[in-house]
Amino acid sequence: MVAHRATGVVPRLKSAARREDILNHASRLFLSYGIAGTSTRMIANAVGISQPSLYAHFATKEALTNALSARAFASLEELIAKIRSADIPAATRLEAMIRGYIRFALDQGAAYRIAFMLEGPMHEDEAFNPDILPGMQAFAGFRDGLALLQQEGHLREGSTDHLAQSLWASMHGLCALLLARPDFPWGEIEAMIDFHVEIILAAYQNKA
Amino acid sequence: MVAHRATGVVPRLKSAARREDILNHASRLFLSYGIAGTSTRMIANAVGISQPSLYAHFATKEALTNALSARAFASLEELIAKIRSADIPAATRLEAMIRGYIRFALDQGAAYRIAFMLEGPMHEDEAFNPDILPGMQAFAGFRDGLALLQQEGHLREGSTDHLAQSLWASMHGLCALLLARPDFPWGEIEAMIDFHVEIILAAYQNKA
DNA sequence: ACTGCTAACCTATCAGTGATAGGATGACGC
DNA sequence: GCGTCATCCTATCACTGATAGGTTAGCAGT
Repeated sequence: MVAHRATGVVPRLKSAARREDILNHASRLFLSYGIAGTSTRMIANAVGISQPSLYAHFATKEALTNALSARAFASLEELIAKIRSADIPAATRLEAMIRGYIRFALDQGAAYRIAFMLEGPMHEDEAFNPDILPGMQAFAGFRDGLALLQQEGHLREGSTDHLAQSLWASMHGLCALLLARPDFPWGEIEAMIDFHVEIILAAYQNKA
Repeated sequence: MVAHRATGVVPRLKSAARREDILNHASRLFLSYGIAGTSTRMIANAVGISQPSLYAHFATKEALTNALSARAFASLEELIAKIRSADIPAATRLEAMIRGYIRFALDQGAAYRIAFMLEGPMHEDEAFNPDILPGMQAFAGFRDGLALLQQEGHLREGSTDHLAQSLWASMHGLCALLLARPDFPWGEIEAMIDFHVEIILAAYQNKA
């Protein structure tokens, strides 16, 4: 992790490019040291700029993490939208969405944590934080996909909102536990995921 | 929240009593300001002692939070053990355990976060942290309860470990999301919980 | 009642954190 | 060539968790 700064050859970059640069380095550091364990100085040093220079691109460290999360969730939203309108049997679309969600969460652990696992607001009456909208948008796309499946008769009946939230919780639980407690004796993780997905499918899919 | 210190009348306490005192105040502060948002100075000030005095009772802030979590989880373990051997129809024991778990998580939000939602170890090969053993013990009790139910034919067949972990994930998902994102438009939360519990029951309970 | 001794507690201070203020510099348009 | 402005810097802030080392209250033994 030798910083460019040591060599003094860090080129000046256009703002947008530097911003991406920062997000890339931050993402990598978060995976190794965690979000709280990665200081703004570590990020700046990895990029090869001074620590205050970060604040030309992000108002706060939280804004930086949120931007990182937003970038990642855009790809999840895309994935879900693609599955929703994919040319695959409707019956297997639910499984594709569920597996896509879980895969995304585990692959993009840092981004996923930022959106859904960090200590957020303490009280429900608190203002909804628009910075984590990306995660919410991805969820909305997921909900819409479920509504479609339900119309086609491939999802069990009931309030679509309740179903979406409940299914979300079931998926999130596995992702969150795997991310938060990798030291737990999970056994074979892939087998565990398969097992859970099967149970979820049986629980929410219409048996018809 | 006037500190005793201002009045200068804080009595010296036996170590064990002071320790409980600290945990009580910390627990309350965590609920209002979050764990990261509560500084050791805030805790000390609420108790009425100096900030370094905390370190006579807890080696680090993390040790303090872990102790708090341990104290809370002991009560969950007790609850689950009670349900496991309770004089209620075996068929309703599963629901009682699930609802007990969810209620505990939401009531003891701070303790629950500490055990299962904080940024933990980053890699699965990391040493298992014995400080969060309490949460793990509660889970073990939960698993044993499931094994019993399975023997009696009230839980679907399959690997008990897989079933326990999957069911745990399903419960945890709802608790974790409700705790992490209270600002999400959940609608009527109690109805949401009932809905999720019913789906879980149908998914894991033996229909026989 | 005096005296030690020890646990409880303090002040002062450390390095590291996120964030801000204000100055230096280098590339690009005219 | 020269301004101009985005880019980037050093210096510093208040605050954090944690440590070092001295002070004091209260109890045991005489």
